Amino acid sequence: MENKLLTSKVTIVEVAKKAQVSLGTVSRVINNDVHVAPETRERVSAVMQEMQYVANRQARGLKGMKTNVIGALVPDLATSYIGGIMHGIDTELSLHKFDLMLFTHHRIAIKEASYVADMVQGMVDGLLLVLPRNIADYTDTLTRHKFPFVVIDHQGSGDPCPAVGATNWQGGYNATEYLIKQGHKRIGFITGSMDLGCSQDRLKGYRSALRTHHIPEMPELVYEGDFNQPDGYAGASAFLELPFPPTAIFASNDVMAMGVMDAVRNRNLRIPDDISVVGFDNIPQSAMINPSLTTVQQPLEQMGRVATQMLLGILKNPKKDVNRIELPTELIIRSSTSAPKNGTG
Amino acid sequence: MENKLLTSKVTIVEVAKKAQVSLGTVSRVINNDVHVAPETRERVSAVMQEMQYVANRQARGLKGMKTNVIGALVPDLATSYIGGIMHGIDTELSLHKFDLMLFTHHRIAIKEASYVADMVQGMVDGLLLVLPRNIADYTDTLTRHKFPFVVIDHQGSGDPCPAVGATNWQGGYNATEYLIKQGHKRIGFITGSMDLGCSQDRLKGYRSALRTHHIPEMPELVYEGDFNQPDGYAGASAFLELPFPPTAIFASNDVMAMGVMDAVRNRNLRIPDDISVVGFDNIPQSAMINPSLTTVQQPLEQMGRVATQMLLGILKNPKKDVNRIELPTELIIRSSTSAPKNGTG
DNA sequence: CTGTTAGCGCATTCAG
DNA sequence: CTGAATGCGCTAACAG
Repeated sequence: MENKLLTSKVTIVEVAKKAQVSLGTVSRVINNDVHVAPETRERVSAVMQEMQYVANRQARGLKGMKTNVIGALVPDLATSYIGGIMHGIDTELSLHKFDLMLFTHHRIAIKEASYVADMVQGMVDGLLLVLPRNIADYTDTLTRHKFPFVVIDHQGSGDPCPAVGATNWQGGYNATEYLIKQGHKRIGFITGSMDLGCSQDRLKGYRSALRTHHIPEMPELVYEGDFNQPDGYAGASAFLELPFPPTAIFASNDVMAMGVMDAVRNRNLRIPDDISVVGFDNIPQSAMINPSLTTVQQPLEQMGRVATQMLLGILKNPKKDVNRIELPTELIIRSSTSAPKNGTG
Repeated sequence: MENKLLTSKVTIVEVAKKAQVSLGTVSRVINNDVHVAPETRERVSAVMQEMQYVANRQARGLKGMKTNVIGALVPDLATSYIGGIMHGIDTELSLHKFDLMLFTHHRIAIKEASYVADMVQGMVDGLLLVLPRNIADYTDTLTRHKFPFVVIDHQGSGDPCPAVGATNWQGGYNATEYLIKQGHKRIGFITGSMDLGCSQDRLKGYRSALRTHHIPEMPELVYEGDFNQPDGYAGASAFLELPFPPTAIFASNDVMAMGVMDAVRNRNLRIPDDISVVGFDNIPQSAMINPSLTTVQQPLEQMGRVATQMLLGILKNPKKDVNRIELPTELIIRSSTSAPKNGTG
């Protein structure tokens, strides 16, 4: 009653009537059933076209069919980091005529463990978990309910599950090693949120590189950040207060690296002459700022695409259990890094 | 058959059975119908809780009810511009327990005029059109189908329809006037995509300010861009080739302003001493770059929120036809602008 | 106040 | 190859 405003619906029945067939037949041509005379199929198709018939997805979903919608659970939408991943997801989805339903963490992380699966009841065929924080909450329920899902960018510390991530460890290692090879010996590191696997891995990569090159790790040269610009600023400021400040600072993401740059400049130090700065992510802005930022590129869009492909694959063939895929990161060398020019290094 | 993997469904019937009532009663407590004995309601609620019952939205939707999902049609997801708007939408939506379905232009802009309405058939209660290009295509059909929608950031040149935008004209005017008052007389302007209402309005604002202050408009000082960084670079380069180059450049968005800055620097000119630069949007990076960018802030998140509120309002009360709302832009003065220091101005 | 019933639009047997 | 009948889970109208 209240929805006189819904689009005037042309149902399978009306098509059937107009095409002089039963609704069963119409259903068959819709679903490309073989058992339809070519001539009949032709006629029905024509009528569907003419009447602008569109299948009602609710009804179809009710029958336990696929909805052709997949859900994505993301932390937020404000960062270009998520944007990159989403773009990949969207691209791949549209290739396969799937639609996207978006959920943000803040709404559901409340406490209900099984809420995800429930909420998603019949609404979506599968779920893409982007950068989940308390991953076990979801994966347990999801696995138990046998609900198809793929995790993006989270190194599961729990049970193995379908996931795609990036080689964060390698990225951290490579960037650090690059700095070392440039001649840096005191390298400050600003972490991301340590509850995220990727943050931990980047830190581990940093440490490994140090170890490999026989550089002792200084606790005062590791600052715990939270991926936000102020953390970068604060971390760099702390480093620069040190009796022996680092000659290079490696921030766990580009946004924090921007904060680092600010802090460095505010002390009238030059980049890279006095301090080299490295970021992580390769967000578009890192190429645009001055000096342009040396950083570790994450294949964000590709991660989105690959994860989507995996999920679609699982949907098609639930038995074949795929596992974790790691996409390579790549060190992008720009102009925020150089050999240390002052003797302190 | 293929979906043994769907979450094990506990239906209204099972709850009814366990609670020793009819399914009708269960439906009533779900929908907060008054005609239920408190004691009964209690018991049924308990059982629902215990069984982790969750309403099947498909079935509910089938009955022509609200789905509690609204759709957003966006051009893409990669820009922080869209991110800002989406954030507002999402925030407001979650306040009202609505979910979000996301569609991107590229998938549907193809050609089918009524595809939007059709696709959306029963899937969503309403539609948010973010920055639509060929707006008439949608609004016509949508209006004809009486499908609730709100347009975000598009000054309709066609029929009036519910919309929220920003005061682009005013923003263009204010920024230009600010430059004029700083002493600039030759001000280059780089437009956005001219098929977008906001781009046209910004240009008009620029022109009006010029006219108000009796500065003749030079055709060679208006460069048509497309909101991408290379356009800013190209536009600025063109300006700087001029016999009498401008002393200030106003780009229709921040991203192009970054391009402008690059071009200026590449000619060894200083910002703002030689050339002042102004952008539009106030994306996060504009505060982070060096020099920080003077720009016109758009209330992106608020636009998302207000539009969502409007849509939800329309959903509740279809008759009251709301109209266009314009949210104010604001000039943010930073360090990329100053009075012209060279005599050429 | 509560139980019963009729569809919503569609896929899917089962008969022809 | 096609038509008729059944039910997915739920709401709403109708009887008690």
